Amino acid sequence: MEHRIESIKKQLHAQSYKLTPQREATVRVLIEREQDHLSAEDIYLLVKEKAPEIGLATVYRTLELLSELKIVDKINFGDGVSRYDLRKEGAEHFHHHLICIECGSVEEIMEDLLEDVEKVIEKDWGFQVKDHRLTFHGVCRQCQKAIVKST
Amino acid sequence: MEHRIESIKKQLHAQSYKLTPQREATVRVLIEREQDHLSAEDIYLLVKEKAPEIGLATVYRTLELLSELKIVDKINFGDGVSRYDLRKEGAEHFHHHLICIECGSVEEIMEDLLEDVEKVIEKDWGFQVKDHRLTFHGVCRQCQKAIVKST
DNA sequence: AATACAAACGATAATAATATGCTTTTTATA
DNA sequence: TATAAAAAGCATATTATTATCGTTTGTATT
Repeated sequence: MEHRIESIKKQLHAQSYKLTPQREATVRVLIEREQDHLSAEDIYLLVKEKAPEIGLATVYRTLELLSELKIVDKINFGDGVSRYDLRKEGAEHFHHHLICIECGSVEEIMEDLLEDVEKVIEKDWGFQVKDHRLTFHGVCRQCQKAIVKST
Repeated sequence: MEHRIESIKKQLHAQSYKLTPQREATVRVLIEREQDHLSAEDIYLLVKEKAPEIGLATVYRTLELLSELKIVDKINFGDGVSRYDLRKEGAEHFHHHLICIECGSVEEIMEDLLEDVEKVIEKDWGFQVKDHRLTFHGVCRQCQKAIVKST
């Protein structure tokens, strides 16, 4: 944890931004809840527990900044709110998501499954890939079981 | 064109929805501008040319309905507005997009490049894939040339 | 330590996209 | 054609996000 905070601090300093207490509190929430896909509002409420005086605008500004620096990825699952997802340290690409259409759960996949596909894109379309977004919609393991049982 | 309208009409009727004149006008715009990725507002303005009395709420409701029936796909490129993209007839999966980070152009890829990846997901994660969203961010052919020239 | 300056903050107003409630109109069917 | 249900239209509410503004904080310099 402390190590990651340090690392993020360095990334900010490299662009001459500071890791203020508010920003640090926000980053801590993101690290603690790394598995989740929190909205700005969610994050705001959680940060408030640590730093009650923080304002919503600051959280938005911080997330925007972290997003620009590619420390977090801003994602959209189509429910009208942006969600923020911490990048793995040193990860070059955005990770993938499995969204269950039954229960709404979101699972993360860290492996990069797209290497071959990206080669095809570069070769056949002449498109130089910098990043990607990949989401699968379907039925998770648990819901598959539940469906079998209920029928 | 007429054939596709007919086909969509059938799909609506199958779920006991009607193809009203407003809905038809909306669908016609979507067919005509199939290559584009129009926002609800864009669509509203275009439909108004055909059917000036239509209301914005109706367009939203129609798009929502078409989206539920998988006739259109609602996509989000991260610019704060939802965009609507007609599915190819009989297409099981959503097509892919190449977004250029230089010029903002959006290119569509109809081929399904994810068959192998989906097999891995089903096998290794036990996740039953129903659909996917895949977007690549990078530099398109034109912008690559432009960059080379300018340096 | 006092001063000056810029960065960042918190509260709140503004904006924009989308959703909703209510009334009227249209449509399919008897 | 009468009728009931579905959908449209309009106005307005809601919600997420962004912008504004006056204040505070931290840092550098004297």
